[in-house]
Amino acid sequence: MSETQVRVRFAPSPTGMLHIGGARTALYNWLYARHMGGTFVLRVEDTDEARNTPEAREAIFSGLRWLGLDWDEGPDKGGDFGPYFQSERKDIYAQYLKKLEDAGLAYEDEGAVRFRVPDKPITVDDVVCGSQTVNLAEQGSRKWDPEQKKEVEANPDLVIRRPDGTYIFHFANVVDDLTMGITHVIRGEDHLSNTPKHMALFEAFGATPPRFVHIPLNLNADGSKMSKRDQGAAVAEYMNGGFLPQAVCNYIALLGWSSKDDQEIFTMAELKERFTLEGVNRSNSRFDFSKCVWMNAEHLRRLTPGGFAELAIPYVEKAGIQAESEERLHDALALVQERTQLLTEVPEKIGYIFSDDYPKDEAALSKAAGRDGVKEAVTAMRDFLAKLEDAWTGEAIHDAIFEAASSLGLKPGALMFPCRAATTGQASGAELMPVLELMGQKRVLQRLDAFLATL
RNA sequence: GACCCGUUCGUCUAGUGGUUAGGACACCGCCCUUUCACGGCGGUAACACGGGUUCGAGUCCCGUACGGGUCGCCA
Repeated sequence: MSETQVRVRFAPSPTGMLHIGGARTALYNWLYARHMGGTFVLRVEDTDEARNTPEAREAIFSGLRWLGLDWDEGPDKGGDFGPYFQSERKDIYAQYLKKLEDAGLAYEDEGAVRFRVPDKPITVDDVVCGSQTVNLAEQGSRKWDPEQKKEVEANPDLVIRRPDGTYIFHFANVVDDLTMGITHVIRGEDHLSNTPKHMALFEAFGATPPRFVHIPLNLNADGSKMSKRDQGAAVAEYMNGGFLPQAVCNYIALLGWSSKDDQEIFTMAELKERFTLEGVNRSNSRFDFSKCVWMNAEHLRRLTPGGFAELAIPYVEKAGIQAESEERLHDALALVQERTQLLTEVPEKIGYIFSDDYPKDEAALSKAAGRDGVKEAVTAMRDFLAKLEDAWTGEAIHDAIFEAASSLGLKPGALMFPCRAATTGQASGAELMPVLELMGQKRVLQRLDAFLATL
């Protein structure tokens, strides 16, 4: 097996936060590399010095790390094909520019340098989109002027270096892919129409181009182009919004790729194992935030209780919730794990157990207060619970409530809603008996009394 | 405007000439349950349109419409 090793890359430009679309492109590259036992390269395309910021660079790195997309070569990691910042590769670009000049394929134009585009059909055979043929010289001889709303004469030859000596994306990109030995260029479909230019450049260097794999774009729920301000656009939103990275990867993997069977929940390991280029779609998809949230809940449920607690505790601490003991906190978290969609919901779901400062749903309280015989029912419940003294266990609480109900000739169910509303301030929540047990007798009686006082 | 890509339930998708067009999210109903959730069962809901080819078309071809992309000394 001397198949050429797969080498793919993610090449972000550090001009803003990591976008979910960029994250998906990175994910597909990473998955393909891992699936094929290849190499995933991270290259930072920072040729536009005016727009680059260190914050943006860090945001991209941290976003990728959070998602679990580790790179084999790249900035801060090194590798045999560095440097991995385009800003540090100027000598290489100069060298490749010279090759073009020596071959008579580059010329100066008002201080810039242009690449002489070939006047012949170029065929791109895209792995996803199929093949298409264009003639760059012909097509580029006219361009659309959005102001005049008409086509005007144009120089089809590509500018590859600006008068200030910096290089244009198309050129740097191709030289890097060539010198870094990239075998598959997996990128957004917005680059499909640029690909013939890139092919022409590869050819000018006498090189075999990599395989091109253009993946469909992700749009907003309404079909518009996703931009920075849209819900779900920034990876940071997920990092801070109670999402699990594996859930986000799972969701975005499915936006444009399918395993071809009915499985929807995948671990990262399964994704690596199952991901193939053949499974990539041709059509754009819309981002469905609610399905993403659902998927997060699915991954949350699959966590061990300990794993869930570990991830939830930072949110609990941040909300200032103090549990009497770690054990009790773990017990409380175990109660809410299966009903949590986002980790950010955890504090509000357990807050009333440990603190008297918790939100109250007035509608639920007045609904409970308005029930027939509620006063007698809650009073009876209160008295039976008060008798428990030291025997404050789930079982004893259960028995006390059932006894209270039968003493009034009621079904236990009739007591549950008023009890929940009175003690938690909510209409719904985790299983009530264990909640009462964790809350402690004192707190439960206090709240029942406070509720009775309002009747 | 030119060129390129695309179009199956509201959304994500399966489907590669013969299917009651399948699954998932969302939504609705029922069941389970002390409530909610989970789970289970069921329901509403799709082949953009028009022509071909074919015994037969969601699947192949052409056109139209719609959506997206490219046409930068941005990436």
